[in-house]
Amino acid sequence: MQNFINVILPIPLEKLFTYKVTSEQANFLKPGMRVAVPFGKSKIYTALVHSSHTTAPEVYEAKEIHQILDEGPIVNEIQLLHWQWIADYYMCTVGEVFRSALPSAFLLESETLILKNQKAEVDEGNLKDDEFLIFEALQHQSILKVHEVAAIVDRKNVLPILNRLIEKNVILLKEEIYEQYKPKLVRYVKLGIGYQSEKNLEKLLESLTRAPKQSQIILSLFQLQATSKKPIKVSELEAASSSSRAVIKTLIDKEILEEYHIRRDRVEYDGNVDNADLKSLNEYQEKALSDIQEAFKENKTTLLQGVTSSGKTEVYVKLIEDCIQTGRQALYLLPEIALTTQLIGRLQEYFGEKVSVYHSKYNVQERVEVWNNIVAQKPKAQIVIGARSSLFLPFSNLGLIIVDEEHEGSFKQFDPAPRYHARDAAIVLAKLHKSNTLLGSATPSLETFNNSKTGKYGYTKITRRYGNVLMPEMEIVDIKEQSRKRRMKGHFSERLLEEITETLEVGEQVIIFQNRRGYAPIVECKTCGHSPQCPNCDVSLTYHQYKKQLRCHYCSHHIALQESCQACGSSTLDTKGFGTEQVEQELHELFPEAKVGRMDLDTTRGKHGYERIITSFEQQELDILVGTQMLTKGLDFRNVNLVGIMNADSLLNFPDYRAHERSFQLLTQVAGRAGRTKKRGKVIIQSYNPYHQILKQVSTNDYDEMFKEQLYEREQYKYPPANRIIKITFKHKDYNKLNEASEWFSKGLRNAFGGNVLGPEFPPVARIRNQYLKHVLVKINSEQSVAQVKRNIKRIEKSFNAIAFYRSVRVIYNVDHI
DNA sequence: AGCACGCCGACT
DNA sequence: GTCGGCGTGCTC
Repeated sequence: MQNFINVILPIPLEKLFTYKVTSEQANFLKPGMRVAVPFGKSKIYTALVHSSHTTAPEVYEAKEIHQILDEGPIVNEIQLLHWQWIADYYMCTVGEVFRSALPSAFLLESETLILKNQKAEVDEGNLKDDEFLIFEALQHQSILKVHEVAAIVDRKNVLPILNRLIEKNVILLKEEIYEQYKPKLVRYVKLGIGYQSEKNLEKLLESLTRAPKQSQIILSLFQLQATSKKPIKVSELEAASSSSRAVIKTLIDKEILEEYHIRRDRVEYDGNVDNADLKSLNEYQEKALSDIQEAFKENKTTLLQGVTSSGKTEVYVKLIEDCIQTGRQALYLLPEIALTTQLIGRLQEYFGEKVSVYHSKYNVQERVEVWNNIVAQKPKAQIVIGARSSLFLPFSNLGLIIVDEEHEGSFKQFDPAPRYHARDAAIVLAKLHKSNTLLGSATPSLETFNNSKTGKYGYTKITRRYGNVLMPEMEIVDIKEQSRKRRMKGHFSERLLEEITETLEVGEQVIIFQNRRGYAPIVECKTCGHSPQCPNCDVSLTYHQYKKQLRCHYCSHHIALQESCQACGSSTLDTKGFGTEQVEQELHELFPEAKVGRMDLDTTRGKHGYERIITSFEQQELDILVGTQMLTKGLDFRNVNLVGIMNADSLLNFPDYRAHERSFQLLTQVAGRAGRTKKRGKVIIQSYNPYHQILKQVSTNDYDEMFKEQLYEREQYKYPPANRIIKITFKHKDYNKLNEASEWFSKGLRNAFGGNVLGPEFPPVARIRNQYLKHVLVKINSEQSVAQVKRNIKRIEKSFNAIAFYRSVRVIYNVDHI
């Protein structure tokens, strides 16, 4: 009897693959363990065991696995079910889900190594230039990687050259896989075995009289040992003895000291372990809490709608506490940009080391550790706070999932597949765990609010801000009128300037919101109208002043700023539109005394990117903070009393059915940054269109009205929540081929679904990285079976791919696109 | 998705 | 004539 396993491979192929294993391996392997398997001619992939069986495949010979990578499963059965749901619902393969679910350090791939053939006699004259370069490189460096070879000979495809070298017996190839994850080791020292007794030690110190630094180290080591029983780190000793590593090294070499390593977690909470007491809930929070608990009894997903700074977090904390009391795990999901040190710190105050954090600014090693802690069900992995990908962690008994800022579009993964919505996938995951889900937001998405209206979800709300602080006062300024009367200073209206001046005078802080980074989105020649475009994408280049560059925000192509027009040579260059950089500059000129900071993608790169800016604003080293939507999320600044919105129209006029909903959410959220403590805050919204419905609804904080109006429009035009949508993107570098192929595909769709197919249409940016794009939208009404529609689309794709000419056109599905 | 195989243009 | 481009098909 032969044993086989079916495995999931991290590639976009529908099927599972079968490999042969020995009976010992079969006994050892369980679903959810990783194995390294050969795939194709030379590749080795990390695969995940799905199931094992004894039926030999009929039409091919199964290969043997390369090796087993785990001691036990690192993925559990609930996860496998969840992956399958995601793959089905979001129209991708389980392999793709697998690929994005695991921290990349778990997914090792093989790398081809190039070694020199020691035995062979090489006739150098027999080698071509390229070949000789590689041969020479191997004399200095015994092992080369493929990409290094590519760098040496400066070309992409090096395999033909390597093959020739193999033929000439110059080199050998070796496939090697390696584990990327390395436990973090900390170096410790202790006295060498020979010196542990006091007598020997005295001798030692005597012998070191002529080496003062060395004896100093020995003495420091003693002091450290006396004060604490803990092992002594090399770094500690170095600091305590104020000497250098080199001296310690000498002592180690002399075997007077002995070094050893201890494996240590990178992700450790080194703060105050005493749990802070939970602030007691006010009556509104209490009411919300009991409503939620009531709905949870019926296992209903529940929406908590709480105005900005109403103290939703305290309610979450209470629920999390209840959950972990019962011994189950809790997951707290937040949009990436809301995962600030501020919030994490607050949770750690309550829960101490029971909290693990998981998001994209963590490096691969740290992520593996969080993963392993959860597999091992360590106490410190009881509560996980993280961004959307933390949904994929190996929870085995989740009791609660909180999705905070539920309305945030960034919960939907855009690229690559799986294009899942973390909120919806979380609800499914909760069902699989028979656990509860709480959605929280001040401005719920229409979908969620609708679900709570229809009774599908439970619902509760908090309408008061914590401490009874009033909602900020809103004022809409008509800048069309103002600029007609020439009363604008730069992009600022008189009203906004007045308010800024006043706020600064009383020593309070100001936030200015402009949802566009850079200096200006377009540079234009006044003489000929030419504006520099990106060579790879169909967009104008954005002017970034701080680097004197023109940059493309789609492909990051950049060139230095030109002094004169490239088309006509005149130096009448002008900018159109404005971004955060320009706002910052104008503020510097208008308020030379004030310290102005800027927070956008360009100033927050790196692991501690935003932390720096947030801290300096918090500590009032800055008076004014200019930023993009980054500053709308989860930030709690005590001393901010004025929020200015430079231009609400750019949001409102966004060409997208969600523009109005999103504007309402964004504006309400930014406004919520004002006056979070005692005093009532003030918000100034500048707009060319001051009578816009949405602005009115924002200023009166009338979510219900916005909902009613938007829902009506969505129903009229067959958009969610009444209908579902699937966006299909076609992508190819050949414009004509793309047109023809997308037409063919949509004709097929129209045959199947009639009028509910929109497009194909070019998006506003029709070419990105030299690839043309075209979109088709399929709308699914409530009478249709979603699953059936997806099957039909897949069927059409199959016939599409049967046409050779079309096959190279990429087809990308985006289910529930936002 | 990779990657090999196989067929056509631009250089020595 | 070769080298290297890209279209096509397969991967247990």
